[in-house]
Amino acid sequence: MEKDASLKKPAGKPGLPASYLPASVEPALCDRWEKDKLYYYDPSRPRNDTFVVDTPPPTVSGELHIGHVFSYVQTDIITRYQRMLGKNVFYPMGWDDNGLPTERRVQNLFGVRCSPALPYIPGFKPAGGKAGLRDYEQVSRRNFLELCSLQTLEDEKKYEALWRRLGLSVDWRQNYSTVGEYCRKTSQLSFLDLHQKGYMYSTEAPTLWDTTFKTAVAQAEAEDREVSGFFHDIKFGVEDGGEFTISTTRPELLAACVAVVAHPEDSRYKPLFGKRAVTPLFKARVPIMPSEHANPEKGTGIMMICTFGDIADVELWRKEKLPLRQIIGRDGKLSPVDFACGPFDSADPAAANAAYAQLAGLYAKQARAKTGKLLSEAGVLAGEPKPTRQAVKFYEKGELPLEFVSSRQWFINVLDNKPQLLEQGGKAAWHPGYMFKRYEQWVKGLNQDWCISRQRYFGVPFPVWYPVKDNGDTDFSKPIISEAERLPVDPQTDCPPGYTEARRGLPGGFVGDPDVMDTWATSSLTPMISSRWADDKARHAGLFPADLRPQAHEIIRTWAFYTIAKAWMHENSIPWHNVAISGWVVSPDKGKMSKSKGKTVSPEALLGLYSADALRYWAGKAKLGQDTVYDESVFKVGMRLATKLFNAAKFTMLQLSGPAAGARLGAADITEPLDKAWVDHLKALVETSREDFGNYDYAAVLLYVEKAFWDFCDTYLELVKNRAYSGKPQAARSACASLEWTLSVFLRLFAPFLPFITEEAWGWSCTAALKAPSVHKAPWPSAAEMSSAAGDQRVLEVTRKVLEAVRTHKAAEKRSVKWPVAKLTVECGHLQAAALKLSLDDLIAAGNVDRAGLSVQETGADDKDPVVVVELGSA
RNA sequence: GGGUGGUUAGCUCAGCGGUAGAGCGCUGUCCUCACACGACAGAUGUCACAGGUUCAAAUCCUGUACCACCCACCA
Repeated sequence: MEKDASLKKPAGKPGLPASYLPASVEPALCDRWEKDKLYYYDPSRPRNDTFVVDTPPPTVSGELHIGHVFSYVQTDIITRYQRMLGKNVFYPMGWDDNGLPTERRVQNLFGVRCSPALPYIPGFKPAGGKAGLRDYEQVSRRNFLELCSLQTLEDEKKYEALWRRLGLSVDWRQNYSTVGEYCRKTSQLSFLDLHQKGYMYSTEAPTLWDTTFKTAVAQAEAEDREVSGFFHDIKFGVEDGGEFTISTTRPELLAACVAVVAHPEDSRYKPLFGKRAVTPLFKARVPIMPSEHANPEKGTGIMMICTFGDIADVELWRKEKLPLRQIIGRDGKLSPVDFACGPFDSADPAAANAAYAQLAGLYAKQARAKTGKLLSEAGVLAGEPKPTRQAVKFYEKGELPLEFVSSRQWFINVLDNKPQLLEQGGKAAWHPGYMFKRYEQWVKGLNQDWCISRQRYFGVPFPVWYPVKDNGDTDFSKPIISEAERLPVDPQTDCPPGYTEARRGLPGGFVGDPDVMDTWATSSLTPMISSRWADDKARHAGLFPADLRPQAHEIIRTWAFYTIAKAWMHENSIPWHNVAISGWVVSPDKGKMSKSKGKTVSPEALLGLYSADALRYWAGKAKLGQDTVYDESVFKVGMRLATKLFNAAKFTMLQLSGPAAGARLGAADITEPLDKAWVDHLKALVETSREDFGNYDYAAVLLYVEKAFWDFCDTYLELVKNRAYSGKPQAARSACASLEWTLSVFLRLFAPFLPFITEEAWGWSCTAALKAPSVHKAPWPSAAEMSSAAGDQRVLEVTRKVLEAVRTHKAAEKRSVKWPVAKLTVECGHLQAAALKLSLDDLIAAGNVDRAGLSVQETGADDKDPVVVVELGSA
C-alpha cells in the first residue's frame, strides 16, 4: 500500500503536512473542540434561535455497535447543519440505565440481588466476585442503585469516549441518567401530575404477565412468535343431554373454562344457546353463548372461553361478567383450586378435585400434556391431537409465552384518548413522512391501556403507600400519594405523611406500593427531562417542545407514542416538531445487524481501521428511514474522499500562495468568464443544499456535493491552476478569489458529514476570510456571499467538453495528460464558439495545446456537442 | 388477513414523466505544481412481471410475484 518514497516529490506550501493521518488529527480536534466549548448550549439566547434535540439515551448494557454509530451520526449531521445556520444548538446525551438489561448486568457482575425491604447500608461493598447462581447477596434498593451507578459510570465513560471520537457535537454538560435521582424525581412527578389529572389509575385486571420475570408487561412489549402446538378435540356434554366437540390448543385451561361460544348464525349450535355445557373432567357447568368472535370455519366452530387464554377471552369475560377462574399462577404453574366452593363450579366436586390434583403445581406446558392424557383416559378426546403452527404472544425479552393474569396494576388511560393522540402525532413532521402511518396504525389498533407497573425491584418506585385496614387487608381504594416536594421517595424505606415507620405493615398502619415503573414511563419524558420540567420552569419554557426527535422505527409504538402521550397529558403540547426515523444496519444476508453480526465488528476497531470521517460518510450516504447494508467498501470511499479533500485543500492553498498571496479577495475580483460561470454553478448548488437539508434529506446533499467536488478537482481546478499561480495579475486574482471561495464552500458543505478533515483544512486558511475560528461555527454558504458574480454556464460547459475530448484522444494514443497538442480544431455553434473564446488561455494551459495550432470554427450547432479534432505533437 | 417500504449494471445504491446514472469491482492507459488512497478512457442493463394512462413511463395508475419490516390472527 505504501507508495514508493522515491516517487514522492516534496510538494505543497511549506508548513502544510505532506500526507493526511486521521488517526492523529481526529483525536486532537476532539480535544480542541472540548477546550473551545464549541458545542455548548447558550441559555441566554431566545427559543427562536435554538435548535433542540431530544437525543435517544442509549441503553447502557455493555457495548455500542455499528447500528448506533449509524443513527447517531445521522442526527449529528442534521445538528451540525443547524449550528451552521446560526442556531444555538441544544444537543444533550442521556444514558438509559434504568432497565432490565442494567439490572441483570449488575446482578451478575457483583453477585447481588435487590431486596427493597432491606435497610440501606451506607458504604456497602459487595462481597465481590461473581457469586454462584444460588447465593446472591441481598441488598437494599438504594444500595442496588448505587452499584448500578458505579457500573454504568464505567460504561458511560466508554460510550462518551466513542461518541466524542466519532465527532458527535454533543454538549456534554447536558447529561442525564435515567436511574439517577433527578430522573426518578421527574418520573414520580409525572405520576403525580397524571394521577391528579385523572389519566393514571390502578385496578385489579387481567394483564399480560411474564412468568419468567414475574411481572406485568405492556402491550407494546409483547411480540408474536410462531410455535408448534396441537389441536385437541375435546367432547363437552350438554346439561340436558347431548354433546359437542371443541378444538383447542390449550387443553390445560379446561379447568379455567367459564363459557362456550359459537357464532350467532351457526345453525349447528344455535339450538344450544342458552343451555349450559358440562366440561369434561371437571364437570363445570358453563353457559353456551352466541358471539361474533367465533369463526364457524375454524376448528369445530365452537370454542371455550377461559380465564384467560387471550385478549378475546378477556373481552368476553368483561362483557358477560363471567366468573374469574384463574388457574395459571404468577409463576406460570397451575395454582391449587377447590371445585367445591368459590368461583369454581362442578357437578361432581370430588372428581373434579381429584382430576385437578394431578395438574396443580405443573407448569402450563406440562399441564397441557397431562390434561391430554387425562382426557384420553376419560375417553373424551376425539382422535389424536393434530399438530399445528400458531402465533403466541411473548414478552420481547422473555422465553415463555405470556399469560393473562389478573393482578393490581397502574395504568395510564390511552384508550379513551386515541383521537387526541392521533391528532397530536399528526402535528409533528415525520421524516420520512410514511413513518407516521406506523404510528397511526399502532394507535388505532391499541386494545389495552398502558400498564406502567412492573413487579420488579430495580426501577423507579411508585410514590404511593396504602393504608392497612384493621383486619390487616391493604386498602387500595385510598392510596396515599407523596407530596411533590419530597420526591424522589422510596415507599419501601420512606414513610408516608402522618405515619411513623413503626406502623409499616401493621393493621391501622400502611404499606408501600411494592412495584416499580416500566422504563418507558421514564424515557417517555426525555424531552421534559432535558428541559428540566421538574425543577426549572424557565429553562423548560426555553427548551420545550424540542425541535427534533431522532429514533429508530421499531420503537415508534413505544418511545414515540409514549412521549407524545405524556407531552399531551402533561403540557397539552407535542413533544417535538420533527421526528427523524433512521433505518437499520443490516448484514449482507439482510438480517438485522445490531442483533447479530454487528456486535462482532466493534466501532472502535473500525475507527482504527478507517477514520471517524469515513464511518460518518457511510452513515451520511443513507437516507432517513432506509435500511442500509453493512458494506466496508463504503468506508474506504469515505476515507478516500477525506484524503482527496486534504490534498485538494492543500493544493488550492498552494495556488493562493502565488502572486496574489495575502490579498483580500472578494466577489468584485472575479472578472474572468470561466470563474464567473464556476461560481454561479456553485451558488446554485449551495441554495439547493439548504432546501434539501431543510427537508432532512442530507443524503442527497452529500451525493451532489461529493460529485461537484470531484468535478472541481478534475476540471475547474485543472483549468485555472496555471492562471492562478502565474497568470496576469488581474486574471490571477480572479482565479484566486474564485478558488478561495470555492474551497471555503466545499469545506462548509462537507463539514456536517466530515467534521474532522474539514476543520483541519479550515484551520489552514479560511479563518480570516469568514471570521470563524471553526468551520463548525461558520455560516452555511449562501449565494448572497457572491451575489455580484454571475456568469454564462456555457463557458464552463464548452470548455469542459473540449478538454475532455483532448484527454480522451491522449488516452487513446497512450500518451500522458500533459503531452503536447500540436493542432486542435473545434467545430461548434456560434454561441459555443463565443463562450470558448473567453476561456482559451485556460484551455491551452490545461491541455498543453500549441496556440498556433488552435482553431475554433462556427460550423456546428449550439445544441450539439462540439466536434473536436486533436493532433498530438511530439515530446 | 391489514399496513409500510423495496425490487434499476456482478455488488451497494441514486434517479421518480422527456435519449438509462454513480461508486465499488472489472479492463486498458498515464506519474500532470496536490492526491497512484491519484488521473484518463472503456465494457457491463428486457429499470421484477402483466396490463393501463400519455405524443412520451424506470418514473403515474391497476394488478401479480418476490424480499424486508410493522400490526392483527392465537379456539
